[in-house]
Amino acid sequence: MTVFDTPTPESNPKDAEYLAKLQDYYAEWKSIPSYASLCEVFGIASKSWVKAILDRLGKAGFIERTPDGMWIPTRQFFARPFAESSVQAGMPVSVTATQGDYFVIDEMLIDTPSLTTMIPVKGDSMIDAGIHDGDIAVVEKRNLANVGDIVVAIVDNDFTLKTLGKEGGKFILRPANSAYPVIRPHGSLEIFGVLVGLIRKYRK
Amino acid sequence: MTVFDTPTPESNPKDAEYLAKLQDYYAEWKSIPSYASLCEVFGIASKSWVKAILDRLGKAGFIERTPDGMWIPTRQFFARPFAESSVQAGMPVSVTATQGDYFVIDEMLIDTPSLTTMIPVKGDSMIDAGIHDGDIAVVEKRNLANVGDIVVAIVDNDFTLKTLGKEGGKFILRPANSAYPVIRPHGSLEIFGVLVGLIRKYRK
DNA sequence: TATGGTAGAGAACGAACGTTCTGCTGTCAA
DNA sequence: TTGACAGCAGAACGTTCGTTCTCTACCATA
Repeated sequence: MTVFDTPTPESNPKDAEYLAKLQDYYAEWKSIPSYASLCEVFGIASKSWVKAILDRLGKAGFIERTPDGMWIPTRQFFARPFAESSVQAGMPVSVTATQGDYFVIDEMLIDTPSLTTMIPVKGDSMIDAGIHDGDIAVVEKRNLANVGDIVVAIVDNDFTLKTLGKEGGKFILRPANSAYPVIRPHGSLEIFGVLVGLIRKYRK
Repeated sequence: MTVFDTPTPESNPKDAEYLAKLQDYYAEWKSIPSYASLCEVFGIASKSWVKAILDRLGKAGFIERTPDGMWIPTRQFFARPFAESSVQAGMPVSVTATQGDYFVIDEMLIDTPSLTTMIPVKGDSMIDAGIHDGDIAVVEKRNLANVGDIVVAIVDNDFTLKTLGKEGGKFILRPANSAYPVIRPHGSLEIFGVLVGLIRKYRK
């Protein structure tokens, strides 16, 4: 069953091993070191062979070079594979074995680092929207939002996470939990940002 | 209101500017280049001054050096700030203005890249656990799990996401939706991995 | 007017780096 | 049994890198 295999350079099992070592190194150090250091990482003694390996990994699309010759990782380098028809959170169904798209972790967050902030959620007023206490809300800072968006609004100088709604020409903030009341701001409504993502960590 | 400001080297506004440039560069190239290249990035002409800047950023904890002298980013380099008492997904409460912990995006995923995979969730059998159709399950591949863990199990050669339970000495798979039946595997239960994280993207 | 700190410029130098080239194994098919 | 190729080792070399050191321009303060 190879559905979940990490993408590898085709037709070269050794290179896949070197790629894994490079990925693990990068995960720890967040950079690609010199050929001399890579000799240790790969467990070989020859700088020229390191270069040959990196050239092949480059050709396979896992790394590339900056204009001044430095090796840097590509999106494919960070990819984690998808099973196309995925986990069925219902009754089990067949999983097709073709690899689909890749999901790149930094896609969501690193794109606009200066506009993105992360905020831990407290309370359960949005629980019916699948947003739990302790979840991390990924928020893009901007003051425009559409009705139906989940927004971080500033109400009475405090932050709150709610769905933006409209009622009789006025904006309102709707919780996703019937135990909580709808917020009807007196005066104008200040939007801090819009929810663009959600992250949850389960204790290991 | 400065609750959400990006962390900066204290007492040096210029360094904060250089840090931002370095962060933007890193976001694009995923590496820290040579001093000569950093001259262009920073817009200055002197390598020695670049070194002085990096030394200060290093002292401030945003970058550090590998054993062989290479500059690499630290956790703080990637940090997005937190408001300490966070978004209240209930009634708004006061947000204290002190900066708390930082959340680093790749913390959850890049740690053990060779063991981690991401799987899109289909269906709503785990909806009471806040896991929706279309969410991305972050799964650590291993075949040991504890009762109570949410696991990706292989049942009849198919993958399914359920809570691991025990009933009369036998392992069972419990959905988080009363409309779905408990799965009682005949024979042994094969665990593919354990859910360690969840990612949801909202359409922009 | 003198002083001291900040923000850089620029040269010099040895060490490290990437590149290229040649050579050496083991393996496997012809 | 030969030869071809994959998988390295190791030396040589010119370039680039990081480091250190000296010097300068520009404030602000005393």
